[in-house]
Amino acid sequence: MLPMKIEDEIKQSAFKSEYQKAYINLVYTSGYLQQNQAAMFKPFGITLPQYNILRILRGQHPKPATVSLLIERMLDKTSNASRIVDKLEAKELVTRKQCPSDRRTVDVLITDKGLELLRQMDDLEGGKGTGITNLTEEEAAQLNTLLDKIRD
Amino acid sequence: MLPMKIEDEIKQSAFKSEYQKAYINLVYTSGYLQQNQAAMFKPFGITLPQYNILRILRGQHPKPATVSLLIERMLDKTSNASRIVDKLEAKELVTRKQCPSDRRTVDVLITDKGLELLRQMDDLEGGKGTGITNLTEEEAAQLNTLLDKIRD
DNA sequence: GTACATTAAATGTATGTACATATATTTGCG
DNA sequence: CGCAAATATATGTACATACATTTAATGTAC
Repeated sequence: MLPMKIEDEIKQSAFKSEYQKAYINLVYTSGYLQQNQAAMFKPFGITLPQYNILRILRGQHPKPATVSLLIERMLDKTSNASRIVDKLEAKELVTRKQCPSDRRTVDVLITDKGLELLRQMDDLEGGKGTGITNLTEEEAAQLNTLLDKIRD
Repeated sequence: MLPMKIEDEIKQSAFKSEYQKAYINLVYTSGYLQQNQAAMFKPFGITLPQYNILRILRGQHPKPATVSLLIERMLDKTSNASRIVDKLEAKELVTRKQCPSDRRTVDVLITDKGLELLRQMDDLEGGKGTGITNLTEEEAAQLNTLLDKIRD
């Protein structure tokens, strides 16, 4: 993608305020990064949400995780973990079985195949090649401070 | 939402780098803002993409816009403008008719009802109440600079 | 211990995204 | 002119999101 200011990108000449501009810029940039990452994911046959679930499961491994725990740790908490696990199960990247002690809950466990896939994908982590590395380390830290403040 | 650093929000204790942290922070914050805005939109009966299309149409008014122009100006260029226009047409917020001079193209025009809805929604613009205003004007400008650099 | 509330997960429905394909129209080249 | 390439829009399919509802199991109050 060519270097462009947000004004040029969306062909809106004037923003009402620096705030509105920052807001739109943030949403736009996030979409840009997500598309970028989705493209890098394609060769591996899983989507970003599926990848996020797998990473949580790897963090738990060899312990299983319940669906509730997955929802709790997901970036987007309102999404539907059950159906994402469906897809992962179909690809044999996780197993799912009813937990004996509380039969309402389900133990989700990453398989060896799932762990191996994550190993192959580890190089993608950290936003390498996504544009975030256009920043200096100091600028990245500055960005983190600003974003944390927005969510305060 | 309570004030939290990104580490606490997603319960991941250690990031590999300031870059990875910034990447995840950006995606997470953008999702947070979008959910926030979606909630503000709900009383008006339209979604964020539908709102974005309407704003572009207001910018063109009283000239019509083709679907191609909508796609070109949309924040997410790969999404499906045709079907979003379907929804807006069903709500009588836009009209659609074949353009006589080039019958491949379609003239999409915002209706009076659509303009009136946007007027009611104008207060929502600028990210007011979305957390972006937790920043000072100077910080917002700083954020804009950083984001533009990411997309360079 | 039965009845009611709570919790965990799955399912239903509408919307949007991503990408491939289809259909109609216009353009352009021989 | 006639036909292939390009263009504009629409449609099909798979996946994800958002939110409401359902189903089953557990906990709790009486």
